[in-house]
Amino acid sequence: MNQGMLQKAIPYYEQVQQTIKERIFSGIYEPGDRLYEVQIAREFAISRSPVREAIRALINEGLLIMDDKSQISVYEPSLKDVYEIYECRVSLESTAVALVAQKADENQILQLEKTLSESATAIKNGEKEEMACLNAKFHELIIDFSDNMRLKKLVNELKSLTNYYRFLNLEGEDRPNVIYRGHFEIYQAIKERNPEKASQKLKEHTHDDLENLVNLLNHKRER
Amino acid sequence: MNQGMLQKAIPYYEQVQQTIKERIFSGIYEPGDRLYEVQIAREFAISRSPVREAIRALINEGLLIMDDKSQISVYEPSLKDVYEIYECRVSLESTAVALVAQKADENQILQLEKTLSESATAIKNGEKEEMACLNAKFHELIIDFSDNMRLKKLVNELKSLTNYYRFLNLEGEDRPNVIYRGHFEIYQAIKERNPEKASQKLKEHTHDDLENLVNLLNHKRER
DNA sequence: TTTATGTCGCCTGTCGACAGTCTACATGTT
DNA sequence: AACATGTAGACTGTCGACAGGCGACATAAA
Repeated sequence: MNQGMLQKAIPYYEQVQQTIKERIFSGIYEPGDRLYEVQIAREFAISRSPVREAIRALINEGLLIMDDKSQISVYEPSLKDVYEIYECRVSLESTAVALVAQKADENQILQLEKTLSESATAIKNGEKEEMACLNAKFHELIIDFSDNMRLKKLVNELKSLTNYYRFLNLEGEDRPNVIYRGHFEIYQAIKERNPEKASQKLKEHTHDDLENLVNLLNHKRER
Repeated sequence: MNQGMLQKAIPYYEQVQQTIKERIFSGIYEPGDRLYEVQIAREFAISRSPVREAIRALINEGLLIMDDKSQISVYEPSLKDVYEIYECRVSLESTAVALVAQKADENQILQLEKTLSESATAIKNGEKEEMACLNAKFHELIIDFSDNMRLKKLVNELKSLTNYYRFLNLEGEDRPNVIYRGHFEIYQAIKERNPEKASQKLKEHTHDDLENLVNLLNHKRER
């Protein structure tokens, strides 16, 4: 590997950014937790500059927020935020799927099919981890095939903001099958080269997800 | 004003970020121009830290880009980029206008109407500056009325990326009237409370804009 | 003239330091 | 006890300094 080329050293600020992001996703840092430049700098035994830079980048991504007193904490989406984020995601993803229905090649459609059938297997075997992974892959493939880098970046950023709730997606009434059917309908519409239908099905499917999530959140709050 | 409250001093990094952004929009910095931390720091007689922070923020917004050698330059969208950006914008704005058609109140619809009629006057009087301003306001009102902060932020960022070409929007065959008609149709659909139609009309309208822009860019390139 | 090597200056990544602000706690006052 | 004042510590915003990488130019070698 590397073809004789040397890699540029990964600067601290990038490594720190990545690490903090992983900690947020993995739950080491939870929504609302405060973060301190000095503390993180001490932990990694580096100066504040690269840490500060990493934090600023994550603020711009929306994963961290800064209040009016410059205090940094992990983003905790309000219910309104969740709705807003989903609205944006549905908008962009439905556009993506319409594009895919127009211009996907046979190979790409096969990849979608393969992911779907693997999903079916995972459901049969009750493999939760695998199911979540394959569902995510289905969405990712669609975004990839839309061949719009900017759209991909936007969707990924939006997704990362509700990442904290991703476990909940498979919780709820018969979710695995509901999700599978949703994806299958989308796949069919793509195969039929019907952009409007694909778009519509994706909207319905994502709307299911949102409704399920909000239900679970309300339940949680009541308890 | 200020209700006896003091404003927090605006930190350098924010002022610099704003200033650089304005310089990009106003053409003082042109696409492709290289920027240097030290040079800007010297100019404002401050240290590199806040300048660096401002630059990083603008990189995250997409207005500046950093190559593999950490060289900073003003973003210069390729044709492919322009298409990608427009696809994202159409997606989000059409979602916004659908939302507006559903939930705008009478007052908001009146504001749209007022902007439109002012547009008509500006066209009659041939006031180019005013026309551009009112057209922008029409779009902005729609985004505002959609009541989705995140969507608003995303659209604004996308717009800023093609800001360099904004002058061109009024150039071309009978553009002022074409634009006005497009906006009017969108307004009608909103007033009819017809989200699908509003969404569709906005897509057509923005597609006109894109086509016009691409035509002009190709013309320019040929010359 | 062309190619290789050395040197210089510019620019970014990182560091440690200082100043100003805010919080929390402590001390003093009524 | 309630309130005002003082003080210490913790953080952020900013600064100036250094080192390492890269390109440009110059000089030496072929």
